[in-house]
Amino acid sequence: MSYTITELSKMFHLPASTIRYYEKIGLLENVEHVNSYRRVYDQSHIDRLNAIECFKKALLPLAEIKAFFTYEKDMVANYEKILDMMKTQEEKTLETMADLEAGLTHLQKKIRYYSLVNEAIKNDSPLPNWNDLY
Amino acid sequence: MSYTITELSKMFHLPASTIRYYEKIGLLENVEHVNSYRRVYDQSHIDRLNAIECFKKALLPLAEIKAFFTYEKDMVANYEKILDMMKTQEEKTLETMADLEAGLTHLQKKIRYYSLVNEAIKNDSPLPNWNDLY
DNA sequence: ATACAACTTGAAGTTAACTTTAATTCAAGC
DNA sequence: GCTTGAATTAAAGTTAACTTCAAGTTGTAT
Repeated sequence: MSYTITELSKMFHLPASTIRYYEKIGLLENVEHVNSYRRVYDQSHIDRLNAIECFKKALLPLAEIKAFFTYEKDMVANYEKILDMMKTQEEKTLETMADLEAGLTHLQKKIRYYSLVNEAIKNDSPLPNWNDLY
Repeated sequence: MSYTITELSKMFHLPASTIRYYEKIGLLENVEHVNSYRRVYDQSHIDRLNAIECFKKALLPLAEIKAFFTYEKDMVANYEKILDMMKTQEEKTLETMADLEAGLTHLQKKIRYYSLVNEAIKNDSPLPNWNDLY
């Protein structure tokens, strides 16, 4: 089965320009151009894009993702590098998650405070004091 | 108590240039320059920087953080906008956390797989098959 | 045969959040 | 008075990941 760039674009909610860009920087490889013109994709590109999306969610920079695909071509020679990369990234992701959680807590405190401000104003009662709450 | 830019820089692990930059874009306000030269900071700036760090952890763009501080100056007039902003951001943060978790799972699968590859190579046994695992 | 929509290209532009640079300014120690 | 060193400025540069643009190509419908 083969696909056009528009089909991939819809499948992955990525603008066509981004898909071309990924090819340009070497993230997508072996893209045939039918009649040496329009791009044609196959299952391998879908798999690749799925992998890219996963790594992007884990916040890997595109350059790292590209490196991974390169290493993966010779797994036996590079499994240590890959393992290293993944473990480093795992730690970074965990750190980011911890930061996000701290940030979320801060946001939720603000939300609670300003909800009370809201109520106070509607009831014409005195404004709450941040320091009384936290 | 008053502080130099170098002291703040150390306190917050931020380069002095970043602290100057925050002032330039209006995130830090009312910074006195002693003898109209060197910057002098006080507790209010430390509080402000702490707040900035919290919001940054929640991934608020600096422009939003600045807007928050502006709104906060007239809480009674702006509590609705603030509440709105915080709730929107809370959702975004939760989404990002979900993405991160998905990404983390993907990473951990890769780590598991390449650990098995590692073992297989060390034991001269056949390489594991990704599809057998997942 | 022509118009049209979808696709192509390389190059330049965009955005956020900084960072770097080069030239200048004080204040303090010798 | 002179040197040194930490701070200052405005402006330009950086990075990642795209996006936009202008000009050109192709297959299909009229």
